[in-house]
Formats: sequence, structure tokens, C-alpha cells
Amino acid sequence: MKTDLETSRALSVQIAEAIRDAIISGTLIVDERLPSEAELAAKFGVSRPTVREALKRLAAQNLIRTQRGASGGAFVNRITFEQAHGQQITTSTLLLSMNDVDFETACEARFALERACVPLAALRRKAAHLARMRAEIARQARPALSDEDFCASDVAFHRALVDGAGNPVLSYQLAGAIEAIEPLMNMITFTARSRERIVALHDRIADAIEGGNPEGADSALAALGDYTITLARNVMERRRRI
Amino acid sequence: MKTDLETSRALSVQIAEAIRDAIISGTLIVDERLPSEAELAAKFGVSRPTVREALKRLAAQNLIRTQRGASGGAFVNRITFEQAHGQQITTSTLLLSMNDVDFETACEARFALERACVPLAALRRKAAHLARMRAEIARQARPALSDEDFCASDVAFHRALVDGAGNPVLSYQLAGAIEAIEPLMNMITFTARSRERIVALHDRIADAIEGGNPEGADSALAALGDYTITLARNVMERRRRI
DNA sequence: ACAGCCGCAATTGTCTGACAAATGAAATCT
DNA sequence: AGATTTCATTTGTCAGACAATTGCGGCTGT
Repeated sequence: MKTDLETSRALSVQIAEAIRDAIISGTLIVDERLPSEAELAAKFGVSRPTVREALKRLAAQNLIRTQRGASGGAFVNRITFEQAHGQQITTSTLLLSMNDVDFETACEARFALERACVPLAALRRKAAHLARMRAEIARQARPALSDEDFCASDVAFHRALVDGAGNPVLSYQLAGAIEAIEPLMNMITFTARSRERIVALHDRIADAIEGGNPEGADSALAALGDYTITLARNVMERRRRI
Repeated sequence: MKTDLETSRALSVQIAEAIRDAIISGTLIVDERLPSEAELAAKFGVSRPTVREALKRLAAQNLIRTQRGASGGAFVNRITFEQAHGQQITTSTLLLSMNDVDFETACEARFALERACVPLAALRRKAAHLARMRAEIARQARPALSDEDFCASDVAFHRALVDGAGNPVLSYQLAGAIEAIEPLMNMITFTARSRERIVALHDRIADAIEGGNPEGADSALAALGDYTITLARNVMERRRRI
């Protein structure tokens, strides 16, 4: 029986949560220095290694950073989009690989989310986004490109497309969808896909984005989604027959 | 000068990364037991506390769970949608609060993503989703409801809407958008909003979802988005004048 | 007086050793 | 055979120590 929830969790977990709550609630502000490990140990009435474990938990979540030296210590970290991005990709990748998510479910989510960005990208993309998309398409057209590099270029293309919407919050939210699901999709479909067709669809998307044509971009992306799902179904069907 | 990147990072970080990579690459599979702390310490040539710090980092990311006792140890954790959900909300909340994201940017992202789900929800929603939406609308219509409870009900309504798409990957990806951004939006607009109007718009959405009308649901959600942005602009304008 | 250098103190990173707590399995007793 | 006890294993916590890093102040030489 675990009536006493306070004792059921490890001390280090409780301390980590206390500090995390202080950060979330704003009691501790960005770049503020936390008390030293020795002071925290005294404050919470535990030993220094216990405090350290708590701090390590927070560091793993990018909530704090530590620095050695005289004026060192633990500081509240400003979470950057970059870091949040990376965390989301890691989590999404593991989530998908560990829960044998249905391919069509993942694919549907990925294209639904990307289609939310495309109309904005058609209206706002900068020249740099378009140039990056064109460059990736050019890469993809080279027959000598390995499957891994084709996949990486595919991710880069869609990344540029999403970034073209000019909304960092959207780009962050899409990170998991694109960069975790796309490689999964490539892994399944690379045996059956036609690179020419994918490049042609990418071209259609880029043309519509360049022309500021939201509807055209949306329908081109939808066509790419349809093609991907068709490919996946064919692969699945073939595996079933074997 | 930090030419040697291997020594620049702390030992515990390197060990954590090594184990994490083993999990991501599939060398360690779900529910597999890791070697004991003493064995890991010997394997990596470090002391037990160092190994422990590495394990704590992984535990903080929900990659492993630990258990005391004879047959205890550290086990590779199956990340659940629930856990990933919670992590995403925490990260998104901190990201938004620490980077003074423009309100319109957050709002745009939130509605763009939700609009990606709504057509699917109109086609697939179960009776339970619809019932939950109706129940939350009924709650929101009660004048006695506090602002906090109205906000919570608002989140629950949109959550039910998103879940109605019947795609767990989508629901997970939307967690940050809905549950981190919505409270932020409520905090800004609650002084100026008309609950009646919001309830009416929620009703329009629920009606369209019930009638299997994707276009109607989309336009109703778009109207809610427009109203929210208008509210925010009014609030900002008023603050500027004062 | 000023610039550069050196050592010191503070702080985190790591190690050693130890004991407590939990927990499953084996041994023992009825 | 079943219930109970004991025990070995493993994580959780503690104490103390030393190494590595780094900013600061004082010292020294000119």
C-alpha cells in the first residue's frame, strides 16, 4: 500500500520536482543562479549526491545548465527552439518505434500537419526557403544519391517547406512529425518508390510555393501523401503475399 | 581550447548518450534489463555514482525505469503516449514562457494545427467524443464558472475535438499546441472575451462535427481563430493606450 | 602607477566506501 | 505441501575526500 505518496518517490525525484515547479511558476527566472549543491543539500536536508541526482534530472531536460569554477553553479536555462526541437524528435522517434504505430496513422498525421503549414508557406516563404527547396530537389534528382542521402534530402526539403511558413512555433511542433516520421516512411517505401515521381511532386509543390498559390501547394502535397500511402499499401500487400 | 570533444563533456553525459543510442538503435529492446550499476561502472571504467548520474538522466527522459530489490535494476521503458504527452506539454509551456513568443504567432500555430485535425474528426468522431464536447459546452454556459474552470473546460473541449480524429499520433503532436498555448491565450483574452460568443462558436463546431460536415467544422474553427486574434489585438491596443 | 602574472577560494565532477531499504528467491519449519 | 524466515542482490542514500575548472584579488616587476 502506498498511502504516503511523498515517501514512495525517491528523494532526488521530489527535489527535482520542487525545483522544476519553481522554474515553471517563475520563482526562479531565466539565468538565475541556483544555490550551490552544498546549500541545496542543507536546505532540503539531504546529502550532496542526492542533490546532484536531482540536478542531473533537470539538466537532462535542459531546464538548467551547470558550470564549474569560482562563479559557477547551476543556472536556469532558457530553453531554445533548437533544444526543444531536438527533444521532440528524440521523444517522437522512440514513441513511434516502441509502440508499433500503424504506418497509415503516422503517415496521415504527418501530412495533415504539414498541410496546415503549406498555405502559410505559399504566402510568406522567403527566397532562402525556396532556394533550399530547389537545391534539395536538385540533389534528389541525382541518380547516384544513396538511399540514406535521398531520405536526408527529403527531410531537408520538407523542413524548408515548413520553415517557409515563418512561424517558429509551427516549425517546432512539426519537428516530431517530419523528422521522426519521414525516415520511418522512407525505410518502408524506399524499395518501391519512384524517385522521379517524388521529385516531380516536390517540383509541383515548389512551383506552387514560388507562385504564391496555396491551393496548388495543398493539392500537390495531398498528391504526395496519396502516393506515399499507396506505396506503403503495396509494400504491405507484397509482404503479406510472401 | 577544446579540441577533444570527448573530454569536454562530463563522463556521466557520455555514458548517458551511449546508453540512449543503444536504446534508439534497438541494441537494447523494451523491457530489457540493463546491467547493474556496478557492472556498468566496471564496463565504462568509472565509479558507481557516475553511472548513477547517467541513469538518472535517462530516467528523467522516461527512457528507463528503475526498481529496487533482488531482481531489480534498470529496464528499458516503453514510452507511452501519456508520458510523451506530458513531456511535450512541459517543454512547450517552458518554451513559450521563456521566449516571449508573439501572441499571434502562437495563436496562428495553434489554430493551423487544430484545423488539420478537424476534417478527420468530422468523419470519424465517436459518440464519446461528441458527448464530451457537448458536456464541456454545457459547463462553459454556466455563468458561475470561474475563469480557471472555463479555461480548463475550453482545453478539454478542444482536446476532445482533436481526439475525435482517432489518430493517437495527431493527438500527441497537438498536445503542445492545445494544452500549452490555450491557457496562455486564455490568460490574455479572458478579460475581454464574450463567453456567450465562444460557446456559440463551440456549438457551431460541435454541430458540424456531429453532422459529419468537415467544411462547416473548419469554417467554424476558423471563425473561432479569427475571434481570438481580434480579442488579442483589442487587448494589446488597450494596453498600449494606457 | 600600471600591467601582467600567480595563487587562492569557490564550485562542480568524480571517486571510495559504507549502510539502509526493498524485493524476489531459496531454505527451513510446521 | 504450504507458510514463514532468511538471505543475497540491487538500488537509494549518506559521508568524506580529492581533482578539475575558473573568476577574482593580490602581488610583483617595470
